[in-house]
Amino acid sequence: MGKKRSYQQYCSIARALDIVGERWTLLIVRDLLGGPRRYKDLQESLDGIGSNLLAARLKDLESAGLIESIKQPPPSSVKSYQLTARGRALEPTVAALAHWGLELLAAPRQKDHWQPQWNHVALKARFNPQEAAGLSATYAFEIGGYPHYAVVKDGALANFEGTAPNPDLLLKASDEDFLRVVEGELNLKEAIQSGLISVEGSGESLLRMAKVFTPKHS
Amino acid sequence: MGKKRSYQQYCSIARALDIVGERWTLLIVRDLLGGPRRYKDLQESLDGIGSNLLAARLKDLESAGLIESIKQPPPSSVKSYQLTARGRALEPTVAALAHWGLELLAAPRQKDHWQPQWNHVALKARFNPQEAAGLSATYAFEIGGYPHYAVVKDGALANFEGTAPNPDLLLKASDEDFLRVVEGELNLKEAIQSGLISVEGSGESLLRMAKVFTPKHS
DNA sequence: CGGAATCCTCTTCGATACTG
DNA sequence: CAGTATCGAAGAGGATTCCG
Repeated sequence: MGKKRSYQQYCSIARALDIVGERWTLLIVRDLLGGPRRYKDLQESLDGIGSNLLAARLKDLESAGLIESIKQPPPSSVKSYQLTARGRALEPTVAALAHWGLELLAAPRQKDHWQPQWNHVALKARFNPQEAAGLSATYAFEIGGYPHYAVVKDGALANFEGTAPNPDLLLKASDEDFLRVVEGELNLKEAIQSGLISVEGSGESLLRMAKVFTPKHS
Repeated sequence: MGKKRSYQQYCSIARALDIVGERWTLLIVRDLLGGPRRYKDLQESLDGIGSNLLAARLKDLESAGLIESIKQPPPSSVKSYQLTARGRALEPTVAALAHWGLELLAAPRQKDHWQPQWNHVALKARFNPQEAAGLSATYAFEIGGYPHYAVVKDGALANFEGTAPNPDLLLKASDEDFLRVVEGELNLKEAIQSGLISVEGSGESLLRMAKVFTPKHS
């Protein structure tokens, strides 16, 4: 942890990569963009990361000022990690990367790991500002038992964990069924008609949502 | 090169990082965003990269469809690498990263390597669209003998190598003096008055350029 | 001479086991 | 649950050599 490898270049990209360019680091940031996470949460989400690596990365990120650890007061008293403002400032970078990577999802997922929390970045990456122009709406999801929602307003998108107050749409599905729709293996309409995916809200809202989360040039 | 390590996550960020997340890769992309480069050019710019690594990265990038190698017809007959459309699509990601990394440049550069071509990404990262609103201008540079220019139009910025046709401003400096100004160690006005940096163009243009390339929140 | 492949050493990664 | 410790495997760095 102490002595770090550096590109030794006077360039903002190189210096940025000196901090977030190591293996797993940006994926940790991705997870923390969804909110505070415990060590265990990260370890589960980042399937295959060595425990020593996760600890080292967290230490590095903390000393670089991107994250901080917080303890809830007793009796809950759990330790969590969360992004600092500096860490959250990586959101545009992560979003840009996610957008670039979208078409790589066309390749079959096979045995790839997946977490419902990642739907946050997926929504961000797929968000189409043109389609969202002039729209104010709240789209709620409950994928694999994980409730979260997206608020579209003023052409921008904000995501939240938990149950939405007054959603225009609420979509419930299992991990597997949801992914099959995302992959294109299963048609959304059919999935709804066959009851695999449940939807509360108008058909109009559903249609609009589909458009809002259809990325441009793709 | 053949068998690759993968995060095995069904997430566009993870899949993107499977391709561009390895050491040096995004720096190669940074260099190629400036235009086609030869093996030797990259090797010089990416100070410290192993010859085997550079070759391996280029091969991986090529098979991933991000770059292609081109040969000029004889007699020049040199082999160069250039980005494909898919590779150029990384520009927003690289720009976002560069923008995030800007404030890391505050740390002294010490013995850090530097190449005048990197001014392209620096300009992109520092570009302030608000200040550029309604402006049409061409700003030319010749840093360390490397001529390049930035065209601001319709609130957007485009960079080019070579000599600008009708620049509103032409700024010439050595690597070292230019960096001292960028670092803040040397004041631009003083550098001009003392003749270290030469400027052709109106003082008005100079002022406007300074504003256009002053990043927001910084 | 530029564009790599080879070799060797060193660091980092990955996986598991272990501890406060 | 939150990390350390450990160790074989893979990757990085640097020099040298090979090929055209």
